[in-house]
Amino acid sequence: MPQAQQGALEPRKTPVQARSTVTVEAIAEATVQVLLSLGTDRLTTTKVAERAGVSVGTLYQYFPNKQSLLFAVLEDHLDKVSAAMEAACARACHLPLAAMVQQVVEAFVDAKMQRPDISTALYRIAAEIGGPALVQRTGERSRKALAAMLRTAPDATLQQEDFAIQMMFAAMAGATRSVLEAGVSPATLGKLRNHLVLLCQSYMLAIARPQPLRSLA
Amino acid sequence: MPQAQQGALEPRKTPVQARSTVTVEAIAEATVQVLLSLGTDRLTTTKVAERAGVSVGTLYQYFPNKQSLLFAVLEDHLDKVSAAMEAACARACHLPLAAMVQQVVEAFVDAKMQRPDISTALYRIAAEIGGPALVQRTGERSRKALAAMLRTAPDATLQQEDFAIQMMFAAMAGATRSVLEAGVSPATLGKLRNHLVLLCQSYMLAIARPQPLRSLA
Amino acid sequence: MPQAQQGALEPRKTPVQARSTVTVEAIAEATVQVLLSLGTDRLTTTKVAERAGVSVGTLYQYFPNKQSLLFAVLEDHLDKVSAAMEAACARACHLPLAAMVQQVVEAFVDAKMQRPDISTALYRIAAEIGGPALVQRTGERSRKALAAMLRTAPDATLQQEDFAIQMMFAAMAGATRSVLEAGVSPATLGKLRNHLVLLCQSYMLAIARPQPLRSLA
Amino acid sequence: MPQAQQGALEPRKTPVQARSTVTVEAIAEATVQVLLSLGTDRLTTTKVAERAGVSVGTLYQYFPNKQSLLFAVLEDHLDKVSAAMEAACARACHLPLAAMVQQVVEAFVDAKMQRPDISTALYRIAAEIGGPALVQRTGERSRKALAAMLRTAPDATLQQEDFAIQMMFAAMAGATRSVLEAGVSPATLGKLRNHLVLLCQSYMLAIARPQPLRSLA
DNA sequence: CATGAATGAGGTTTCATTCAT
DNA sequence: TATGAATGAAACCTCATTCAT
Repeated sequence: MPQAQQGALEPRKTPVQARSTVTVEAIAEATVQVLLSLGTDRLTTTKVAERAGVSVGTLYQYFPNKQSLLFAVLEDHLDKVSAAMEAACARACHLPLAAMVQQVVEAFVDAKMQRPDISTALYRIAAEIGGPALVQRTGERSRKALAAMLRTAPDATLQQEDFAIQMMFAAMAGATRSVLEAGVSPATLGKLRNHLVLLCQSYMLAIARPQPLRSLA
Repeated sequence: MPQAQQGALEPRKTPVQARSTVTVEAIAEATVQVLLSLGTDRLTTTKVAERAGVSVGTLYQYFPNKQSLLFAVLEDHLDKVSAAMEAACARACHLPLAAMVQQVVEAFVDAKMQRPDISTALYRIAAEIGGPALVQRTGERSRKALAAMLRTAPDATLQQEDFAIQMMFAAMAGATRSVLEAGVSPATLGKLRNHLVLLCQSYMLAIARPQPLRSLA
Repeated sequence: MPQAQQGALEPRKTPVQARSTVTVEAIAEATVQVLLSLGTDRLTTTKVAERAGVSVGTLYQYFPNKQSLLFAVLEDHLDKVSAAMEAACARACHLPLAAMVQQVVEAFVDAKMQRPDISTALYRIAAEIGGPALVQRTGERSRKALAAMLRTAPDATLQQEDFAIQMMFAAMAGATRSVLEAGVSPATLGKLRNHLVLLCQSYMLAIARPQPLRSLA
Repeated sequence: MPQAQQGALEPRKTPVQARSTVTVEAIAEATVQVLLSLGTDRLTTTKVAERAGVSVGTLYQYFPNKQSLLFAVLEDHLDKVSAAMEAACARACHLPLAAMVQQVVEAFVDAKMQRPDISTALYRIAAEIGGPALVQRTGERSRKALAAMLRTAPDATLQQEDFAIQMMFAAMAGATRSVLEAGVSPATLGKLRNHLVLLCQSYMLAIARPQPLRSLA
């Protein structure tokens, strides 16, 4: 993707007809497939189009450039995860802190594991193009939902709330990523879920109650 | 980097002479510079050579291909981090668990922050060139050192030790990455350090003592 | 326009209905607009159709290919200029030579300046799509009219008539083009008219009367 | 050449070694060849490189893009013509006006006819890219030289000098172009030279002596 | 050993044209 | 008849890598 970098990232044409929608989805799915089977640098627009069963020209009618294609796939995935997080936050309002955290962490892990292949594939491209920026931006949604939920906790008040949330989110995402990149076995997956819940709960409770755990203040 | 992928990753010639070492280091440093200023896809061997003040030909005398160049830089960085972790683990043996964790986490964060530019640059390439594999492999060193250290803790015994360590390591690395990619301010950095210590301590203590924190067992 | 070149240049369908005529004219006008705003190489059939308010398909119903579209616009313009020249020639018959030349030159300049935008736009495409050939062919009409007129001049007989006419025509067209491409200001325009008249008159009179002006015969 | 338009037009690398110079000249010559045999729109960088006996990569080492290639050839040609004009102007200083004009016009025609193929080929591209602008800019050189020369004429003073010179230049260039595009025969060529001299002389003398030739003042 | 000109496969993207609706 | 989605050949240009000097 040597030449892109500054191009528009927005889809060129919003598909309104049923046929078009199918085409766009086929292209997005093909992108993930190619990403997984060949890796980021060997992904070419031609190969994606082939795999999607359309011509390159068609691909370029919906995506102005290669970058926007990757971007769209990434955005879609992040949106789904964000939505799952928001739903979990809404459900968990007014529960005790530990229960809240459990709901949210499990929702996150489950959303990621819905399509572990996509998750893995996207880690490969997230670093490029608008990657980190988009991740930040989408993460913001989740963090807002988390904050709103946490303020309804009956049993605890957080200190340095904003940063703590960012921290928990980063730890959750980072740990999940690490496990996914190592290659998931269904067994590991269950453990990840449980431990991640534990990890986030401990951290949140530690923050909530100002009990100094650190030996060196 | 569409053509590499299968090439030898080992440096073509081990630099024994002083001159060569200087050259190799200049190339490695130039790689980081170019990575930071231009990004992954606009990094070319010619640009790296130019920035290093040598010709492309010379670059290819020390690195068999572009991939090996990136690989070497990544490996070097990971080695430094691993070494810092091992040293911290050695230093912290026999301390109470909380102190251990603090030592180790701070060592990790400090090692990463020694050259935040390199850390950031490398996140960009880690996904390519066998990145995750190398990260796993290098991480193994750290995890072994962690395990050895943790077994000397006077005040606690870990359950599911292996997985717990992997978990903590992943959370630590993931959170740090997240913060670095968001763009570090010195202020945030201090907070990151403190909170990461807290997060890892809470988790470890939770694992160590079989106190059920989870609301739904 | 790499693929055309050999295609039929005639409009695919002669517009007899009022609607069609309107459409064809809209397309022709749009062609000029796009030519002016985007330049030759960024003119695409799709853009022309868009600007004309029709679909590409419709455009292709009236013009068999891109070349014929440009060709038609060019031909139309040249026809208008030729017609203006012929009219002027008819009007100026039997006048003195200087007056003849004045009529004709002014008619030419005025015809060109009727739509300076079109003139300018067409210079850009004339070189492609059989341009020069068409220009020659259309010019022939003007040259014939000029010859017929000149033979009615009461006060002079031309030597090497054919070539002289070609010369005058070329000088007239060339000078006008040069001024148009430099960007016309209304002030310059007036000067151009006057000087061009003078230039052509002097030349014609010099040819007509065998007074040797050249120092080296 | 759909994508260029804004790119740098300067050669990418100035050839210093003998070998490189040969290469650059071969590419320039090949450009003219291809331009003549295939026309503007079927000229591709690949074909030029092939004809020059080098690879596309090599071509792009000396010319940053297709446009700059065409630009360079055009500029080179215009420079040669300008130089010939300047030399003629220098030679003709202090001669009578008619002799001056003869010298200059013949120098121009001869310069153009040195390589009529190049002249013809370039008319095809002059309209694109920086064409008209470059022509203006280079023409400026000639016009300055003409002005300096004309002021040394012992037998005449010009009125509206600047515009008159532009006019003569435009007529000269335009007429030559017209003849070249019609296809030159050696016979026509001689006639063109003589008539163009006559045309320019008559015009200049008409300007110089305020004798009103126009019937309608 | 170092240099950097040359190579050329291959990637991205455009756009004239068609044809099912 | 009009539409505009789809096509795919082909253009431009890059850049990892080599090798003669």
